[in-house]
Amino acid sequence: MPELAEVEFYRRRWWAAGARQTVNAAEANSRSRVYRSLAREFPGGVRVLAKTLTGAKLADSATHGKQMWFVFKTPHQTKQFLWLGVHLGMTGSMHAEPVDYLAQKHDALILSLARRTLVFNDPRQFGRVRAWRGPMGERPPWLQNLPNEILSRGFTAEFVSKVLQRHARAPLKAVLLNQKYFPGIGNWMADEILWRAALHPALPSGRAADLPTAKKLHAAIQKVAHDALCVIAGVGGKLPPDLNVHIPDTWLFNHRWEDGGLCPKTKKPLRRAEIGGRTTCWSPARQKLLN
DNA sequence: CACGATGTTCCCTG
DNA sequence: CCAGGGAACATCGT
Repeated sequence: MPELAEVEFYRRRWWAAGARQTVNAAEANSRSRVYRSLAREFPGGVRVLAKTLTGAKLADSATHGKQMWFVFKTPHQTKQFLWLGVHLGMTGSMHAEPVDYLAQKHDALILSLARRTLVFNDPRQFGRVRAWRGPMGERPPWLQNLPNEILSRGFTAEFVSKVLQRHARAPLKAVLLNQKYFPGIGNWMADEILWRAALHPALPSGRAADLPTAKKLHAAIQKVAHDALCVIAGVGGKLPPDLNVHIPDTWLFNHRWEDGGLCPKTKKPLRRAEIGGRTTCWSPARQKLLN
């Protein structure tokens, strides 16, 4: 499920339940593929991770695009902190459960706190857990040299134009999904953005690289990201109880999932096809390939 | 039974 | 080396 806003939702859910709390017990299912790269990056692998988390106190957390991380203060080593990175892949989810929670089938990580149990579950195991230990002020290698977040000042229409030029022959849809440039944008957000900007998902990016068009795309990217964070993650307000939040019918979102949908703006039929390797939905009446 | 799924990475080709 | 396309990864639900 997870794109920008869903990732932030899950981070807030763990943070709301676990901020400044101590981990009494940590259970990591080492058979889960989400730990496939852990041993390479964190000496001792899953075993040492669980041991290090035990007794640690959750001190900080953040997201960047589809990545999120939690920083723990470890006891007895005042200057040492543990970074726990979580990527949710395609089916990852995070929960705050009662203390008597019983482990479920695809639980990869379970942290027992005094009043709640934090759970990371991922059936398809395309997600990933990473870890790193070091002093506060330093950062794990996998959090260095990150691209500008799409809602940051550094993310400009000029940058969008450059990216579209560089990948001139790739369809817009494929370029928007590239996390190197647009961290956090996933399949439904890309469709929502292109629909808002009235750009055809199969349009070769080079033909949208002129500054006026790049500006239009840039504005749609920021608008969709901002609105999604408010509605789905409750940013600026209360954390929603789950992801079953009401999405306005004025978005493409509610109409894109199956054949037969109607464009909320034109009321004409939507189309669905594979573009850029992913199922894509667009409004032919609004998003023209030739102009 | 077959198909597809809100993601990333690796491999191949041009 | 670069850009782009396709398969692979693993499981569940329609």
